[in-house]
Amino acid sequence: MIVTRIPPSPTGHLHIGTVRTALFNYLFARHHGGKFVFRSEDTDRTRSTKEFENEIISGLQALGLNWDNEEIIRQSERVDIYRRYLDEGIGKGVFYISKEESKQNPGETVEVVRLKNPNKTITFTDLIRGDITFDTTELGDIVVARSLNDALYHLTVVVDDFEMGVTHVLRGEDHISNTPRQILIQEALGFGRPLYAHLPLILAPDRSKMSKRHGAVAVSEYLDEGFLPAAIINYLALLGWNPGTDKEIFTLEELVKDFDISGVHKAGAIFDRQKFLWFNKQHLGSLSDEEYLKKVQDFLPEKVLTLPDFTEERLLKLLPTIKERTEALGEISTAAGAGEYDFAFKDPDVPTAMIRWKNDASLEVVLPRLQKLLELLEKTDFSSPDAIKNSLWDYVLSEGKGEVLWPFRVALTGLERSPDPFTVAYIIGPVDTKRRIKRACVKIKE
RNA sequence: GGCCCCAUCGUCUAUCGGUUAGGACAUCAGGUUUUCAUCCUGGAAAGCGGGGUUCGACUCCCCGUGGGGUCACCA
Repeated sequence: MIVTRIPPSPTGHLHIGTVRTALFNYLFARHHGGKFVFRSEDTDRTRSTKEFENEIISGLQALGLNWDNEEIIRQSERVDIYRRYLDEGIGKGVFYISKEESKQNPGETVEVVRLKNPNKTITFTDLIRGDITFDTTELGDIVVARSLNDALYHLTVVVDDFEMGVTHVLRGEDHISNTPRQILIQEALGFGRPLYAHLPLILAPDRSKMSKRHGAVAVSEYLDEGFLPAAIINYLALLGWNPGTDKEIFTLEELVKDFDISGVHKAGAIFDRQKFLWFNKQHLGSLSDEEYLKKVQDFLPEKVLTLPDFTEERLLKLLPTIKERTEALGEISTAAGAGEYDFAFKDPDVPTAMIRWKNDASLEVVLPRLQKLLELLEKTDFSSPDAIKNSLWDYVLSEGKGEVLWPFRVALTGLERSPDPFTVAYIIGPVDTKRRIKRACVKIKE
């Protein structure tokens, strides 16, 4: 049975790279019907916090990457276990206690535990890169514990993976050089060796490892910006993995079904926000109206909600318009905040000069056209933008599209750029449509 | 610097010895119902260099070059 794991260290926010590693471990385990385990690597008491651990746990769960262990495994709660292996190793002579000056607290003498390095060549097979060989001589006698009750990373990882029956270690490429050290410890303790697969790194635009200085790396930041969990999962999966087909939009379930480690790349991949946004828009597009409405409501600023003609019915009608203009939900806050959607909920303040179509010689020629529209609108079916268009279209064509449509649209929105007048008329309904046109007419006469 | 990993359009990638080197994002041009957005159509855009191996290399090997990772009593 295949067992994979995600062992984050709760010393920072949930990093996008952690999610990618978790995702691949999850996909690999699920695809093969195996187990996926979560483990909190909080041996560094000074840097680890409960808050970060909670954020990482809830973040991973929010993305749908659920693990099989019911209780959270914490290394801080396993000191007795590490102690046992430390004693055992010392007993066998593969570890030894070394009295030396503390590097943590200079001046103080401590008894650290070191591994007796056999100084050999180690070759391990990486599922993605093939055989990798290291000469461990240069590693020296690795410190495996600060003291018998204070085991360090390499020891805890090896012991935990062994105890948890981890069969496959999929982790970032930055761990390649840690592998020979961990193998040395495994061999010293007589453990078997799991299979390794080192994933390509997620890179910043300058091709270096993605980090805070390159912008957002915390998943929470992307969630706050209005990226959907499904889009995050989808984009991250395709950064460094390819299904072998042209298919790009995947749900987590589909990824589980199609995932194959042989499709994982060797080279690092640059995180491209543009493409990420595109993925997000695709997933946004597959949301139902009800789901999308809920999301929109989360991002709409208060000042829009309190506009005089605001109703949920109108918001519902405005949804398709918002949808086609939004890649990340946060843009809704920005756009709505800038008044781009005010036309749906309040009469606009129309700048008189804007009403004139660029091809028209004067403002006055617009007046009869708007009056004609008013007349046609009396017997117009407002049940859809298309219905409105159909009832006006003959007239529009006879008079000239821009000649009618531009003033029509400006009368309804007061905006240089906006959705088309049929859509706007549909959203605001017959009463407001006619009122706004009349108001424009009044302005022209002034 | 030592050690290790990597190398196809600007970016993500397909190709697993024989292709007009394909797709997607971005970009450019044109089109659709006026503006914006959407959508549609089309275009431009790539095998790091040098040696081999082979009838034939983007593909296999070697050497360069370039990029990256890592060198803790952090994980």
